[in-house]
Amino acid sequence: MKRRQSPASQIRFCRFTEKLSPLHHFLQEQLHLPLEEANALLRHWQKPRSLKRGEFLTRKGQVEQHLYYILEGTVVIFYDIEENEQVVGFGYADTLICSFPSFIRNRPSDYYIQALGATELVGITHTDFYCLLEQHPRLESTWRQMVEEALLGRIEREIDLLTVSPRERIQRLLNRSQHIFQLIPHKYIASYLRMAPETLSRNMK
Amino acid sequence: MKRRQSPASQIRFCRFTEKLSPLHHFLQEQLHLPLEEANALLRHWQKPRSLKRGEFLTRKGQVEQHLYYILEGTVVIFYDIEENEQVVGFGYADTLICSFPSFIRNRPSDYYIQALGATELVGITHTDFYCLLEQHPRLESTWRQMVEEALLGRIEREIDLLTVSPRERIQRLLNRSQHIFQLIPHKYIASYLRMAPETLSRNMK
DNA sequence: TGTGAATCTTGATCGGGATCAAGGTTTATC
DNA sequence: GATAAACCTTGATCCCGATCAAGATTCACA
Repeated sequence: MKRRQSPASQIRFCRFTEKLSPLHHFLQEQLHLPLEEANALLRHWQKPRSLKRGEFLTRKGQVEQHLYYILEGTVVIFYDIEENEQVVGFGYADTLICSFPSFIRNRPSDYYIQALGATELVGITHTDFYCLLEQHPRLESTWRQMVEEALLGRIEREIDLLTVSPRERIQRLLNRSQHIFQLIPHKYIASYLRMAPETLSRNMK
Repeated sequence: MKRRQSPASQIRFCRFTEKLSPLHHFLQEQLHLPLEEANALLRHWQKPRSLKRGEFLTRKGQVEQHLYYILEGTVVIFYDIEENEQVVGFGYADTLICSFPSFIRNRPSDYYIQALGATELVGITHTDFYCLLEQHPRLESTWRQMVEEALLGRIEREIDLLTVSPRERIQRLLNRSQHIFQLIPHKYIASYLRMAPETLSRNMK
């Protein structure tokens, strides 16, 4: 109400909701969330957050307070194991991202999430999100289906990792997500595929 | 109703419900399912199925029609990749098991599930189960939490598989599930850990 | 409980991917 | 657009885990 009286705030408000329109589209078209639930969710999404290249969205030890939707840019998810970084995933525009184990369990994260370029995202807090789940059965149902899909994705990923030959591991990823080879520096992809950057390079032709 | 008239059927009925008592306990204590939902579920669980050592519960190509609860015995889950078998998991007494991707998506399974010894299980059909989810929000909520946990387990497993040294992969599994080293022939565990049986043997002392 | 099959162990050899190193190319930032 | 930094490629070497083989042990089932 009050913000409507100030032209400046109104502009902010408009720009904010305008930026959320991809998210609105995502909730309705990708997740098939009914309009009522989509709107309920949208009201709790917080204003955009910007990251420069190299900045961290989440660090090991932090409790993941948000579920993020990426408006623009790419991020990498990794953990460190004996001085090395092991990449476990990527995020790019029009996808949801967070340190899921930390977000789901509300415990400190083992993962880092780092921007690979200028990145813009919006987030909803753990508290808000799980409250909404309780209030909206259809949202709970949709989230359950999303987690089911995530589980199936992890099972697919397990087969990728169990494939012995590096060449085949590359091929499987190419078949499934060719676009990330254009989006993301190959050294991160190599780590993700459990191989040295040199091995990826030698097997890409 | 009718079965009550026959003493023989009544005995069968009694033995059946008696066998389900571990499942009842599992639903209430492990899954924290309220009594009403636990009972609703129990009514749809089908009579015990027995497998001999080596028999298949599920084969590649079959659509997984059931979610199973293991009363007794152990099973191994694997898929075949170029004439080889790759183990991806195990099931043992007092756990739920099935080819999850097939069960969730209602599509042909990529996995085999095979009994490693005499095994007894009960199952609920995909149709019954997902109907119940729609009817009981608290069941949906519990299932959502279970799938969340399964997802977290898969993420943990991913770190296991990404660990470079075979010795450490063994150690991680020992820390988490020492009991399976007593339950299950080591050649299956070796496959599960992405290494040759000889490598497992050489690194167990 | 006896008998064959399955499993586990130990040894020897081999190969593929990691590592180290150096040069060339692309990309970020001012 | 200049400059440095990050990234990719190619070559040479090495090491660890796979593979093959044979013997010992345990286990399944009659």
